[in-house]
Amino acid sequence: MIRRKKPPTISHVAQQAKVSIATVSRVLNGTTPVDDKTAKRVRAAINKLNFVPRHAARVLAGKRTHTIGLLLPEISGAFFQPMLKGIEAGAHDAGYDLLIHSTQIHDPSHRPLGEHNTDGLLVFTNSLDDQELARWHRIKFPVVLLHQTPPDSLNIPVITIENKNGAAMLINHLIEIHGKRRIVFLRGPEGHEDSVWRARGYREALEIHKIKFDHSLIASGGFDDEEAFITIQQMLTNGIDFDAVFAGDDDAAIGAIRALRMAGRVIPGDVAVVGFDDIPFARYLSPALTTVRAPIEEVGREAVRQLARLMNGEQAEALTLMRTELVIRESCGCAPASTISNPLQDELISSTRR
Amino acid sequence: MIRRKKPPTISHVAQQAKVSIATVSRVLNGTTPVDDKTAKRVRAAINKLNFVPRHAARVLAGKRTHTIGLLLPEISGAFFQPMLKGIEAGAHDAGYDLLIHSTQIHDPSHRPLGEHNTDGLLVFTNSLDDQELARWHRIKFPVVLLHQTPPDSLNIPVITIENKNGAAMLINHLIEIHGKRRIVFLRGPEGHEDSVWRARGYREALEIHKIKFDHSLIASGGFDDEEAFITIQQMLTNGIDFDAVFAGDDDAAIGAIRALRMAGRVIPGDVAVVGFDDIPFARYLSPALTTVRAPIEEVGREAVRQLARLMNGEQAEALTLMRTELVIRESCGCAPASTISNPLQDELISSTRR
DNA sequence: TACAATCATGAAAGCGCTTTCATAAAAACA
DNA sequence: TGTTTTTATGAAAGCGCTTTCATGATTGTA
Repeated sequence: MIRRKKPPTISHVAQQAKVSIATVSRVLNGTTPVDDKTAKRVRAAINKLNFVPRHAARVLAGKRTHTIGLLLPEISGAFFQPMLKGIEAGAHDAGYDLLIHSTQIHDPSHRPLGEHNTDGLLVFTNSLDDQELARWHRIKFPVVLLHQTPPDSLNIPVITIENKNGAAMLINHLIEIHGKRRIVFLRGPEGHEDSVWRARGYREALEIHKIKFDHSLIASGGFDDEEAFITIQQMLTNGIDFDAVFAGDDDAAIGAIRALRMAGRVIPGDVAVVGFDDIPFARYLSPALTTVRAPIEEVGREAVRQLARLMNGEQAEALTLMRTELVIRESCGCAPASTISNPLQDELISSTRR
Repeated sequence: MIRRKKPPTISHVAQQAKVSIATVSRVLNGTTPVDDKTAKRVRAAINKLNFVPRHAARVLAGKRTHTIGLLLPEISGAFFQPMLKGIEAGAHDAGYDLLIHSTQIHDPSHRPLGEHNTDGLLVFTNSLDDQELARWHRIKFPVVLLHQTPPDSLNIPVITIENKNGAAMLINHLIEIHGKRRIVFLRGPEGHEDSVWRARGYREALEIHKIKFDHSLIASGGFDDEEAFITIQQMLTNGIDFDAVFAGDDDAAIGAIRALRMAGRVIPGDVAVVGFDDIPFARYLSPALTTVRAPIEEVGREAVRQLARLMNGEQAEALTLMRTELVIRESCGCAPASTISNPLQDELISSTRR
């Protein structure tokens, strides 16, 4: 064990300033007016002793932890950087600390985050079982979901993006502008809701254009570079015929492109490839990736904003759908450049069931 | 404020199990043997009441928070994803929670992280003033630095990578294999130590080959795509003559390439461009980026490992230098593929002054 | 000048745990 | 069977704060 000098406590400060601990607490929190002179004395004492209130004691005495928790399945893929950035910034703005837990090893008995150490929780898709979610809902513990609708139609706020619409825009473009008919769709990880909605967008776009849905064109890309690579290689080996790939997300698009190249296919000449998310690198791929821009960072910020409302006892939006926009670049077969946004949508569409 | 049913406390459990709270605490922590039958009763009560100990109370009563803090300047750039992943995983393995704070707004009076709410701290370069660091050192609070040597030669453990060597390998390659003589170096952000060491590697490599150092070839890239883009554009406008660019890091390399392309230069034909870090996308750029692989995720893991030793009262390595390796791809002018590691180094070089 | 109203401050009661110390019950020994 | 050792458990004292309640000092009003 470490032996270090005991840090000063509030009573040391009180002694030094010749006041009671109650008064120190008051100048610390500004809860009750304190005479200017005494306040000055107290502040001097705090500085002199280099006093920092112990977090645990405050939390225990008061009611709030001033901390929000973030539950993630894992930190990987280019997707998480902007999301984390947005959440961190949002937490900072709202005056909360951020406790992060990635639940790679899901041990239900050891609950790392919850009402005992946070004031509220941000839960990313796939990181938790519905039962725990239901429990929190029951005890009215503030929770906001990211990219995941609540189970059993519990009334838990959700922030997500226009996945279906985005995917449909992409597929429409592929069909209408480039005359593609056999478009592969690479699913995301099991249970990942973004993937489900993107699949729906895909199917709807096909239906509109009277293209028959073909099961053999659907496979798993895992929203992951490596997995997509392997999957596309297999499809190629199996002689499946296709003229375009909607990779599920940008990471998977990268893997798909790699596999296609390795097999000698030209992109977009032989096969068009499109992604989803518009990660920062999408534009630097060659050919530059046609994709859908998801306002990932803004999702994070907005999620914290909604959570803050919940934590203040206010109502939060049941559903916040962030707008996505088509980003046409080269990998679909278009000539370089230009960003086309979707004119049918508003900046933020809330409380509307998809 | 939110009104929710009060969560069960240890005394509710005690009542339910017909034991004292001391006994409940004992089965909770396994500190003292408890009779099997009673233990079973207690566990049943815990389950029935859905009891989770309140973190704040444990911390206040015991001495440890079971939390480590991470101090970052900001979460941006492709660099942070693997680093965070490594740190999160390391913390998880060591049984600690992770509290993240990015100090974009540096308010010295409000100390978000410290001895009052964590057992130890990971501090990334550029995120803190030396004074605070010195204070922690004085009170023997466990701190490990990432990519930054301690000020005033305080004895604080450091984890970083072989920056100088990596940069030198890169420049040597450019000179020896590709005959480059006028190599631009793009510095990182002010005060970023990685940048300082890379600059030294750059200069040493020049010296070895008797190439005179030219001030006009040094400029700021900020380890940032956009900043590098602007800088290179300016150098081009100013008519500065160069045949290669060492961009400081991979993000900056991307910006540099973009600026060069826009000016009609061919890469690597007219100008070779190399980066540093080997972020996941480096290989997918075109031309594929020649760079130095930094084991970023492993740095994060190792940092937590060292911090854990400190927190357990053990000694930690004063300096852990993680090995870097040259990754030759196309942007330097080489033909595709092949990874050349540096045979002069061991897996991990520790406690050796650079 | 007398009394009420206002204000600044202190005393003390928790918040929910861990841990020490004491004690009753059980086991071991003679 | 009586005495000592061991084991399981409870009572109670904090840990360092916030907050309520009471009180003495100050100001205002007539």
